[in-house]
Amino acid sequence: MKQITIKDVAEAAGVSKATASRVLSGHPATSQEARKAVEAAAGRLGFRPNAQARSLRKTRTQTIGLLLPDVRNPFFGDLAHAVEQRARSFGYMTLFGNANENVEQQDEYIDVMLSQRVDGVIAAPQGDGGNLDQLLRSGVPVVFVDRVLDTMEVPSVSPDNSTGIHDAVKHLTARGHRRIGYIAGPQSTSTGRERLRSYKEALAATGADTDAELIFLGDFQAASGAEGARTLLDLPNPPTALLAADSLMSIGAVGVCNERGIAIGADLAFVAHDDIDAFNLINPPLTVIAHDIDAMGRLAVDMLMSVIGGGSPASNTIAGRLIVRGSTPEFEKERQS
Amino acid sequence: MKQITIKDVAEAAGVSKATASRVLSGHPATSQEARKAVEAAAGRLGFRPNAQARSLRKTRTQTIGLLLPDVRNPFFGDLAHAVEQRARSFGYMTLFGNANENVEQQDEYIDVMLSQRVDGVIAAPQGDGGNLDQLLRSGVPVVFVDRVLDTMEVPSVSPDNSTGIHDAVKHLTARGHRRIGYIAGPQSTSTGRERLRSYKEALAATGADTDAELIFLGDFQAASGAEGARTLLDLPNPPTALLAADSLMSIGAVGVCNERGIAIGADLAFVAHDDIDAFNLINPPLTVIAHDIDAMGRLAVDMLMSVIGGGSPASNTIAGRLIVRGSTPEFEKERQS
DNA sequence: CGATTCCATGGAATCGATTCCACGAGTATG
DNA sequence: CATACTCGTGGAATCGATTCCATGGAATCG
Repeated sequence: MKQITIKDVAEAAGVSKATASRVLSGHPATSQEARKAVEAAAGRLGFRPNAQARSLRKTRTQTIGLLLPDVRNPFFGDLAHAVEQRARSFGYMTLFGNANENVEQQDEYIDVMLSQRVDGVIAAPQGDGGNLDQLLRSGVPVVFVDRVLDTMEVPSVSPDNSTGIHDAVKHLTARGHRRIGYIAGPQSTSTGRERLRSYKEALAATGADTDAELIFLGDFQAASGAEGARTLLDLPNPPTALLAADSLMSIGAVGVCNERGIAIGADLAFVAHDDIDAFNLINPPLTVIAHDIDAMGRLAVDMLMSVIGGGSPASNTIAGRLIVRGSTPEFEKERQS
Repeated sequence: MKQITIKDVAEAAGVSKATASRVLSGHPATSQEARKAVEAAAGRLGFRPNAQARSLRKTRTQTIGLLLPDVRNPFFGDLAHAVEQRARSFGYMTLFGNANENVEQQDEYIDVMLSQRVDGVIAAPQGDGGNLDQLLRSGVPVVFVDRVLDTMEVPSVSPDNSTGIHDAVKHLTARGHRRIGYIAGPQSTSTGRERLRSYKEALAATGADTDAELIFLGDFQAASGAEGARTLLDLPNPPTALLAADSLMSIGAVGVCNERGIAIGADLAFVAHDDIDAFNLINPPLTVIAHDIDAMGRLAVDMLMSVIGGGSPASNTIAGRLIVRGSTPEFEKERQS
């Protein structure tokens, strides 16, 4: 199957390659007839410009890279969707890289993206060093999303990891909870670290119990949420409320409660992160700390466009807010005695 | 920021561009010294070959396109992950295109993928005609996944849309259900059509009620699942069991039951499609019709590699099996009276 | 020992689109 | 009426890597 090139179009239209190119890329200096002839020929032949050749000559590829830890995580799925739609509206393609929560795969994708000469990268980075350094030193515009690296000065859009958690802890203590278990995210990510810090601060501020055993360190995956729930519920003096640092771990933790016949909203209060569709499944509905994921994605793209255009946008945080639902009722003191 | 090219590497190593290229692409006819010098220079300079230039000269891009209706659908999220990981193992990048359940966006992405000269495309197509025709006529290897188009002769890997549904209906009737509501997928997709047909066949085979009003046509999105549940439950003679054609519509439908205080597994039997993680949230656990999504993704990639290699693999179906859990208990006849 | 093969190598062509430059025709200006 | 200017156009250079082809030196064979 021979690909048709601009040369074929030019010949069919009876003009030169240069003129054909000018018509097809909307250059103003073209005559009415040339335009008509070339457009007709291109349509008739089904001409489709070779993006490789074009990108080689121009230095732009109209492509951005999006580097995420895992698309199967609903949070990142939604984020990917938001980024992709926004990028599309700017005429950019999105090249997804799924690091699979794995630094080596992340390095590999950074490599590919640099080779593909993407015009910019939006990344939720994990670890530091490796090819991440090279990416930043390469001069390719980069915006971090959801997670940041303290060691690197890069514009970012990240969730507010403080307000929501403070509000959640305040809410729980106001309802009589003193033992609030926390299923934390990995401490190798800024989001994991900040949320854990906020939880500790909030405990201190409200006077709730601060035993170290109330904290379980997970990895943002469902299995670790399940393990966390088991560990915390098996404590000699178990928590009466659980707070989980992301949606997948919440899914795992709720699954364990279901297995054990622990009724969320009655036997145990539960606060999750992220207000994802799937939480519709649970009854009573979950109290969550929600961030506007769509806004995060859009903002990340807008900032990247600004960087590509030579700007240096300031970093942003996306507000987190507590949405109180049925999973965090009043705690009945008498259960303890 | 000047990009370093193979010319720079060649000069630094004291050899010609041709030799440098040979060393870097592992051509056998290279001397020990040349190899050492070039590799050292490439490493020192941090050389990263320009993928555009390479693809232009070779005719291969080592990239496949993956065209899906919506990554936010857990089914397609899992599928995307499976495809991407498998493609990676063959040394291929995956270019995602999110059609957003929208034929125009699908057309746009087909356009981009053809321009990018992807080596092959894996697609879950919607509608027919449009650029889909052009894609197939272009000679680019294509494999359909999850959905097929009858009008087009293309290797595909699709779920078995019959066995699981027959088993589910048999299971429900055996437990005393005669009125089984069905929330169908869009009839513009083969999966939607086949599952509806299987449902009708199964009703006929088991002697369950076959009122047309027991069928609600949804669109594979959560909102339509909710609407379907409302419509069916509001019937004068409502179903005692619900069957939904995908996971998102199940999420929507279950949400409505929760709102209305209808206890799934007690007041209403429920069978969902796809055994996704998020279903852990619900208690009692859902009876589902499950397909091995990972296997589907892997197989699609393997078949595409075969087509790229000049083969013409036969189409495959992935078995669907009923996994019985707590959401489909015995139906208590006396409730009806 | 002369003829042939083999191998590493560099120069040049190549992939397909864009763009610089030069040119001629037509129009406006002094 | 001559000069300057604009405008559409085609030829040729260009982007960066790969690959064909020719070359010279070393190795092999009769």
